[in-house]
Amino acid sequence: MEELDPFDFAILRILQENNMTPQREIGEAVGLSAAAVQRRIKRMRQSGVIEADRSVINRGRVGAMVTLIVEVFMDSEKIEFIDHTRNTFEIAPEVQQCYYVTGESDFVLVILTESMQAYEKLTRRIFFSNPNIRHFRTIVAMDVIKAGMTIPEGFLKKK
Amino acid sequence: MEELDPFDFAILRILQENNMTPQREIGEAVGLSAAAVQRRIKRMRQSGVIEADRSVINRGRVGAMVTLIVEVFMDSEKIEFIDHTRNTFEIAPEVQQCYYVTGESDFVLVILTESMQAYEKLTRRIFFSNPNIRHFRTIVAMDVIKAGMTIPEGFLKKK
DNA sequence: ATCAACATGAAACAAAATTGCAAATAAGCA
DNA sequence: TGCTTATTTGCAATTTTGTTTCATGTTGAT
Repeated sequence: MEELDPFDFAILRILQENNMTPQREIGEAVGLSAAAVQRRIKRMRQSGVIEADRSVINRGRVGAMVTLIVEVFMDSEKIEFIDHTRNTFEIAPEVQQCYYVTGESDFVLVILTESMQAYEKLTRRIFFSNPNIRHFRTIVAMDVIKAGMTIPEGFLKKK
Repeated sequence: MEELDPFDFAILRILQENNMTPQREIGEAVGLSAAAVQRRIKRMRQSGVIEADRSVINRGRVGAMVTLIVEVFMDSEKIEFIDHTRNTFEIAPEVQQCYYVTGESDFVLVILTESMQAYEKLTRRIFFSNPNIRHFRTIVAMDVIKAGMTIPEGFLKKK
């Protein structure tokens, strides 16, 4: 668990916008040589600061999709039930995001399916088949205004 | 708005997992030459099928953060108010995701802040200052089990 | 002051991306 | 069906980018 200095943060800010930026260009932007940039990036990938490098695909262009936000209410708060349920969500590819939350509900999910019918089938598989789920509340997204995983600029500053 | 063939889908499946995969390797995997792969990728970037290429940064490693899910209830459903509010959310860097939804509420947001105090300040800026927001319900995430934007495998198949 | 550990830039090197071109394939159209 | 015109492909050459090497410089501890 090493430390990140302002150079690292500057590099991260660029990479989370566009990880295809040439190292030479990054170097100019942050004030380092390309070689130094390359070493820092390598280190951050190995240490896990950079988790992955991905292309972001435009949903609308690869077929119609339904985005759903689901609030899940558990019956019991017993750890083993929670853990099992969490694992169910983690495995399902349709579950894009899963948050373990406080308050009335226990989980909030963001789900992506091809159709409402597909969602209906999914609910049977991951909700109705689980006796520890008391109930769940589905919110249908009509439009995805914004969807990203980027960390706000201000976070990537000094420590 | 061109069409995607099975080769394109196969390439997309690889790129959304790891966009640093060499084109030669992609070519071997999908059964094309590296040059052909390169042209297809270029086309998909230009046409917007591939929206962006980003590094994914590990939240925990760049400082403590609070993830919040917020349900927003509007007073009026008038288009101009909705549009204005939507724009507010779109601009705010702390708002990672914004969904326009059906049902009791009108928007669901996923927000990332440095602290609860920072969130409190944010609410004043984007919620309380907006007279068309009747109220909002905040869910605090204790743990992010899973968070991605990748499109499930099955979606990237034939058309 | 000396030493050790480490980060740096410049240059050499390796690997990958990109382009030019001829051949193969697919798509209209008579 | 046969012909023509678009595309798309693979290969090889070229260019760009990423990676490693190495000598130098900096920092901090003894």
